[in-house]
Amino acid sequence: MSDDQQRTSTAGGLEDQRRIRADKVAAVRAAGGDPYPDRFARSATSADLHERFGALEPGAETGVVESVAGRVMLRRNMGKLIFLTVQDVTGSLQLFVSKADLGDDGFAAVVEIDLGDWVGATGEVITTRKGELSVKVGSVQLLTKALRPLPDKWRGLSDTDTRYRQRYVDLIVNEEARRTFRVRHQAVRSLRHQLDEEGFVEVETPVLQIEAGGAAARPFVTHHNALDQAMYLRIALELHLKRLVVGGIERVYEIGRVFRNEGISTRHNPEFTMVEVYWALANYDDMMALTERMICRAAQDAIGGYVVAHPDRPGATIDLTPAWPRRKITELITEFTGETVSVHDDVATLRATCDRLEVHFEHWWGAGKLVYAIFDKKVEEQLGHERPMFAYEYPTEVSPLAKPTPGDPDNTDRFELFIGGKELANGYSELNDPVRQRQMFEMEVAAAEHGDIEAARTVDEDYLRALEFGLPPTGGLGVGIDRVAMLLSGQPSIREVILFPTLRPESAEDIRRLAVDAADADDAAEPGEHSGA
RNA sequence: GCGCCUCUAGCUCAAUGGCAGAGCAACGGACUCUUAAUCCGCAGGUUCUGGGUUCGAAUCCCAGGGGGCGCACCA
Repeated sequence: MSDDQQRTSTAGGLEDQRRIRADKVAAVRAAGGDPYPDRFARSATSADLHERFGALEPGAETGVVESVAGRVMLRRNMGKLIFLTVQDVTGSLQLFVSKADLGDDGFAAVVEIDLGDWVGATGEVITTRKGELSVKVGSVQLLTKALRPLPDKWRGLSDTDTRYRQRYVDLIVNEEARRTFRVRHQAVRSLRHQLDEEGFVEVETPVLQIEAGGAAARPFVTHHNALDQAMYLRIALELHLKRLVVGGIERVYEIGRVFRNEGISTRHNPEFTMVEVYWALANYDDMMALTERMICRAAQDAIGGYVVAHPDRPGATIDLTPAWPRRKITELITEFTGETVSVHDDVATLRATCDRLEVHFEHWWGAGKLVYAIFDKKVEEQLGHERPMFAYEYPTEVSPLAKPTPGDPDNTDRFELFIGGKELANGYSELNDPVRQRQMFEMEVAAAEHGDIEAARTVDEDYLRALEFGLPPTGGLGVGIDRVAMLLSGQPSIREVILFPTLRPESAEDIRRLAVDAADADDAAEPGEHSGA
């Protein structure tokens, strides 16, 4: 490519910095060393040492020798003395490097260390005259050479595109990013512990499915070559987990990735993580209580309290202290819109209400979809800003897998949980009447034929067969893990709690553009034997 | 899909139609107690891409691309 010839010199630029670092790799090899050694016997982490020796007086000498390792984040050269700040997974620690201790050769090797390199060091644990806990280095070893420079040591990396595409760099330099994913991990672990303690069994069900059911969403489509079969990535966990309750696993859950072929926003990623829980002999009332237990414990375990920052309202907080209020959706519609509605109203009346409220509707919608549309567009975003809110009694028409409310077949025993205007959970008493379930599936197929692109296009015959063997009374629940992580970490965007969010692809050519290849390293090791490109 | 905003050195940001700059990082040097070390010096640019307007464009206009936010979509 002629690009190389046209490109002007970049001394001090990225290309130059990487060439200089590649030269150092070659120099280490030329001296018989290994810039990428096999392992390092670390005896203590940064946190270990801060915990054991955090209270020492300035100028203390402990006589304790430890081996530490980490990435070099800061360097302060003082002539014959060098301070390195190294970061490991537990925190940061200072290395005190003296030419008098290391000798000329050892000290010269430390001079070659760059920001971003991984190093291992062994020496006495001391504090400096200013009182900083340090390892007074007796020997130091390069563990991995970094060829690319780190972002600004003080300002870090703030460009969101780069932060998401190069999450590894974000995690190196941004403590906030590390904290967010620690909170997420603790929340997930907590949910799992709570369910395990209550006797729930964790399972894994298929991601690749012949028909994607259990929610209203457009699936991703793929193809299995050997079976010559179109397959779909799952949009929910529900139908397989209820099959397992039929099989006698009375308390079952799965934490899993689901995929929906929809738009991307601060609250939506095409692949996201749900936990779904099914509990035989329980109903939606029990599931609301379980939801509360799970999220409250996650808050305690992840952030140590019930008060969280409101993600979208600076300065405001949300109090998760139980018990959370429970309200019927029709009551909430009246409270927030002033309109009185019911699924028992005729369609014309409800359409007129939608018109007054400027809620869009389609001609094939029945009373249930119209009521739900009003709730969805006008009420949901206003719920849960001070305390979480359970909304319940959802129309049957929008709840094809939920059990009808006793004495009111047009409504179901279903609830959703709202916190900060966002839906975090959805649950119900499960529909276990196979005849009625078949009717609901057939209505969905009809809706699909009317043009509802998210309705199931086929009847899931195997699921109906399972129901015919008898699904006991069962309560079900789905919780959006990403949104729980957003809530507990205080992050306003789902991309901040997903390590590698979905983005448009980056050109591989751009990434590779300045890659250091073997020829560069050879040139550096044996200058003069190659003519250069 | 639509609207608004945004893209300048490896990173963080200036330059509002008139010489493309700073800090950090890099490079050369001084320094045995620093804490974003300090000090001296030096270098680094496809101003996202392609057109256009203009004596002159990072800046204005058009088209395209990346990103952000909002809307739409999202039981």
